[in-house]
Amino acid sequence: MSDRWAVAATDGGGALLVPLGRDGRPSGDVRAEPDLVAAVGSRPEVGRWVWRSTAEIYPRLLGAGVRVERCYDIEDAESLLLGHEGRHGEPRSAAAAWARLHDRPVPPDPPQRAAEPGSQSSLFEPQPVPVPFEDLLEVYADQQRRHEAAEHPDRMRLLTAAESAGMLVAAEMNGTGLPWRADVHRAVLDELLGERYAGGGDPRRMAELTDEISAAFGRRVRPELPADVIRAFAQAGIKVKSTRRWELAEVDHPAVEPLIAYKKLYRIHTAHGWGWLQDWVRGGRFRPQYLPGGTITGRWVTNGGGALQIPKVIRRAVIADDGWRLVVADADQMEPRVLAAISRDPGLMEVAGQPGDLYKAVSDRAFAGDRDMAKLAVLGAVYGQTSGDGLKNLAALRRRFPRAVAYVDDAARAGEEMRLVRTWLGRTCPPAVGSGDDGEAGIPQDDDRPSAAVREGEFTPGYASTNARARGRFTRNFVVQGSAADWALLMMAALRQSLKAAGLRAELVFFQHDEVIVHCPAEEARTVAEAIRAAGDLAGRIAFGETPVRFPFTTAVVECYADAK
DNA sequence: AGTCCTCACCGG
DNA sequence: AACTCCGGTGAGGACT
Repeated sequence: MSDRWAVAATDGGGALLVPLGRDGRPSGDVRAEPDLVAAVGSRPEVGRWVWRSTAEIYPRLLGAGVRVERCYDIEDAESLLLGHEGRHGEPRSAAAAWARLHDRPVPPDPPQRAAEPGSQSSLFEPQPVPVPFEDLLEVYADQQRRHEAAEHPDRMRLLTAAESAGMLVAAEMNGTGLPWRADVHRAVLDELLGERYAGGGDPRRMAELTDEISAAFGRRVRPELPADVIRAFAQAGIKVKSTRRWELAEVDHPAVEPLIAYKKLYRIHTAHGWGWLQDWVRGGRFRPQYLPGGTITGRWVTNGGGALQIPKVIRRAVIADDGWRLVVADADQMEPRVLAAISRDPGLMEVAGQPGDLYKAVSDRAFAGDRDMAKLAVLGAVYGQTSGDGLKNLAALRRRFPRAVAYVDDAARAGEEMRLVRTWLGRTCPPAVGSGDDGEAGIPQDDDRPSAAVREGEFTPGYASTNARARGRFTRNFVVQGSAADWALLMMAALRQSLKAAGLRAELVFFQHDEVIVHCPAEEARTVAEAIRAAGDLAGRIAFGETPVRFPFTTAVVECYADAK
């Protein structure tokens, strides 16, 4: 009996299946069965299902009430392995992987489809490039070999397994949905924005603010158009470079206050207003389409719905069902803790192994008890702050925590020199490639055009180019944020397993970088909170091995999300 | 009509 | 005091 099976869907709802041996190759005959759901559902003893794409197959199983224990997503693994091998741009489909194995022409990946609001299908799935089952099995076996060639094979196996688990979590959360009270949301909108007029246009409160702004300028101004606002200020004799809130706040003019108020409402109106509610909330649930590993650092994104940017005021609409609760858990200072674990800086590990406020402990050691300064210094080190007080604080940080600062400095230098940079588990940041517009989004490129800073005369001769330094900031942050995403992925996988093993009715309903929400009957809340704490600990041990660093959570048991903080 | 870009905000 | 790192979102406007 094998505990690992490969499966592929066939036309008409059927399936091809085969047990796999330890070497990743089939250990029995391929069998064809007429019903995919029955084929998987009748084999609960299978420990891990190997398939081309979770997005393709798992929503169908979930729809029929079949959950699986673990899986291995071949195309997701292909993407991670290609990255690790420094081949980020190559097509990641299983068909492409097979073609590369056989020196055949490699088919390009299809473009991704746009999100369909409220869709029950979990992950947005590009049109698959068809691949025969035998070819798929060959690709899988070869991927096992490629794991062995990784810089740290054990970590690389952990990474692909964890992200596959993330795919399961994402699909299941999409099926479950985040409890969302449309009536409460509408009440919030009415209260903040005012009623809508039958004829369309801005709601009442926004229209009133537009009138106030126009009165202050003495002419009609459209506050949602930055160019119009800048013009209006210029006519009033005030030069502003932009209409960003922090810049306007410095200006002494009667239009400033209503302008800032308008911006806040405009944002809610356009991004989380009545239209959003109409599009994204069905049957009391909000179903964002999560995509694990959707960013270069491994953080998740959602495709539509803006689930990772829900404004605080709108969180009032997230309310548990009757008799149920939301367990909202936030990892405490995840980034400096992760930096301690990956750099093995003795001082920072000691600080991150103590209970209590990490920034306070850092400030006691290096900043004479000034917590704000300590926090700024730590974040500056992680974000690559290059000016102001940050530099002075960074020097103090370097004296007390030399290995931690050296770790991010090394990552920055590697980025500037176009070398590959990896997270702890082996997710790899691409070096900037090419010179046109075909590079990875977010990676500063070297190109022939001078950057804005260069044109403005800020270029520093004798030092790395502006773009190289931008890459350095990127990779400096990448090793910390990405390793934090590694940890979070393992934490979610562990939590999913333990909730299931405990036989609870609790369900994971939300995940946002360092925060998780579980929806559960009130009487399960204490057990769930403990499960979250244990999952964080376990993830720390699995990811980083023996380390004194702890990963505690701040946990709240609430009926309404807005009450969690 | 569709695509791409900028702006400014939201969240971590 | 300044707006550093990672993203998504819509509106408006310039362009093809």
